[in-house]
Amino acid sequence: MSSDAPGFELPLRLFLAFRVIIDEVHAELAREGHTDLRPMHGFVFQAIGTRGTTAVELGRSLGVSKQAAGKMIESLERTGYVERAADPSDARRKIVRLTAKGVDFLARSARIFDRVRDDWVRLLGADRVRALEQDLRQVTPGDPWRLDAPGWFGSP
Amino acid sequence: MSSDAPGFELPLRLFLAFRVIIDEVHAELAREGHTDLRPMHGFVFQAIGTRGTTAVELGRSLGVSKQAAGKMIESLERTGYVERAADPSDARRKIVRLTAKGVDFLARSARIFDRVRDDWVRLLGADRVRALEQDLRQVTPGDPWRLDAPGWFGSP
DNA sequence: CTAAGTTGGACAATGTGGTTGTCCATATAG
DNA sequence: CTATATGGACAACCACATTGTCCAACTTAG
Repeated sequence: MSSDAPGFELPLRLFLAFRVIIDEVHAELAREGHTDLRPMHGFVFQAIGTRGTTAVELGRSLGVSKQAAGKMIESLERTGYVERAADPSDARRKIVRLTAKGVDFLARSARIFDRVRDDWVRLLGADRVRALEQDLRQVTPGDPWRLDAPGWFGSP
Repeated sequence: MSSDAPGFELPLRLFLAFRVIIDEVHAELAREGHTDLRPMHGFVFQAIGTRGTTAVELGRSLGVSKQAAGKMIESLERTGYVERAADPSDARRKIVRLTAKGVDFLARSARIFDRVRDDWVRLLGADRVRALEQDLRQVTPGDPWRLDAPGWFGSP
């Protein structure tokens, strides 16, 4: 009843495949001029989206504390990818919005993600990639966000 | 020429699927008594293996600095999962070997990994899982090790 | 055999990114 | 109006990785 492949190969390959994509996107983004961001930022930007967000909200959708989200926003503000503005309808909230530079990054990364997927289609065939996505959707939670990636490695 | 699914969904799902497996294994391991280890340790133990290793070697295979590997070993030693012994043939080297507790952990985690894979087989079908593995093998580097997982998130 | 270079390991300093806790101002419910 | 909840900032702290340095022990050249 056991498996042909050892069970630990699957998660390993999943992670490696993830890395391959992210590294590729990250490298290409660097080539296109966005050198001051780290691999994960592509997702952070996707999470911020073009409509803007707040620190608390971003923290929630990323699965980290609002403080951590705040720090990330601060750093992105320093590098000019986002800007904060007061919310006219709620004096407590500060809306975080992508700058032109941020939008450019988001657009480029989206395009590169698509391009990498096309590479996979060329390599594996469109049906296999579609099947892959479908299978993965079945075993992962519906809500694609919430990477919950924070302190994920390390000892007690 | 573009895709049905947005390109960023694929890496997202890959990562989520990875997390689902790791979280499941981690939770089950905790249920079985190994509460003092973190999610990634399953892989670390696989990398140490039953034959033992050294700090430098472990660092290499995990893709982190030897110091980082050393610290991890130190912490695993403190929690009783590994032990260090002098290498009789080279007085510089200290061989890191799993203790009985470490071997137990490794065996259990291997078993649970298999069990989770079986769950997937039940859910998706054996052929799909095999296809999944095969496809992933094709897009990932041959050497399964080298997670290179260290400081992977964060800002400049 | 010795001198030069390489390798394994330890120690220290540092940086980043996350956490919790606290506090304040503003909104919202009763 | 008062009580509670929420968004955000600030501070202290912690875990984990990094680089740099140093030393002891092995290896190779001469």
